[in-house]
Amino acid sequence: MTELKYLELPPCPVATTALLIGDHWKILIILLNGTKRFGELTKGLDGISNKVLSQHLKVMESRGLIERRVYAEVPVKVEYSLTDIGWKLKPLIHEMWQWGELYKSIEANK
Amino acid sequence: MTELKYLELPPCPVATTALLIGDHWKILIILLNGTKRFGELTKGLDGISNKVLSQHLKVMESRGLIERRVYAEVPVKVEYSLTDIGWKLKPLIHEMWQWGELYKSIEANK
DNA sequence: CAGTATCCATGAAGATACTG
DNA sequence: CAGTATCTTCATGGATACTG
Repeated sequence: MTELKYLELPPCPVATTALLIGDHWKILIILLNGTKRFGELTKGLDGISNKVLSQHLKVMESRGLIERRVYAEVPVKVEYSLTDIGWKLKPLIHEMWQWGELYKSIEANK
Repeated sequence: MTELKYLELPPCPVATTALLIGDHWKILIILLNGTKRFGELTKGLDGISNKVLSQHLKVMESRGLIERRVYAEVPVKVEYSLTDIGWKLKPLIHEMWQWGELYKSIEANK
C-alpha cells in the first residue's frame, strides 16, 4: 500500500475514517459518552493496559478527536472528553450499533 | 481483554461490528461495489498482497459478509459479491464517508 | 491518580515464488 | 486466473514495575 506519513490522510474519506478510528480500542473509547477520567476509561474498557490506553488517547488528542483537561489538584485529576468533531462520530457509532445488533440476531437464528 | 474464541461475538454490538469489519482492508473491500473478481479486487485495493486479500476474503465469507462464486471455466473465474447482510453495511460506509469528508475539510482549513 | 518505561509475545502484513 | 506456501519484518498489545 502507498505509504502515508503521519498526519497525512488518504484520498478516500472512508479510508480516512478507518485510519482515524478504525481500530478496536479507539472505537470503544468513543463509545464511552461524557467526560471520563483515565481510571474510569481503564475500568470501562475491559482489560486495556495503561500503556495502550495512554497511547490511543495521545493519538486521538493529536488528531483532534478528544480533549484532555488537567486539574491542578493533588493528586492530579485528568479528564477526557470528545471534541466537536469527535461528537460527530456518534451517528457512525449508532450505525455500527444497529448493524451489530442485526448481525447478532441473524447469527443467533442459525 | 476478555478472550473470545473464533466465531464468538462480543456482547456489545459496536464491538461486534468493529470485530467484523473494523480493520482497514475489510472496510475497503466492502467499499468496492458490485461483483468483483480476485484480480479486480487486487487492482482496486492499492497494494494489497495476494495473501492478505485472500485471507480477508475467506474470513469475510465465513462470516457471511460476502459470497464466493466459482465458474468452471478455463482459466478459472471467481467472483465475489456482498451478501444481504453485507449490503446492509452500506449506510455505515456512507457515514464513514461523510465524517471522513468533514474531517478532511476541517483539517484543510487549519 | 495518571501516567511512563521496559521487555516480551504475538500476529498481521509484505515480498516472492510457485501451482491447480 | 486465482490463489497457496514460505519466510521475514514490523507494529501492536500485554504484563509489570516504577514515578511526578
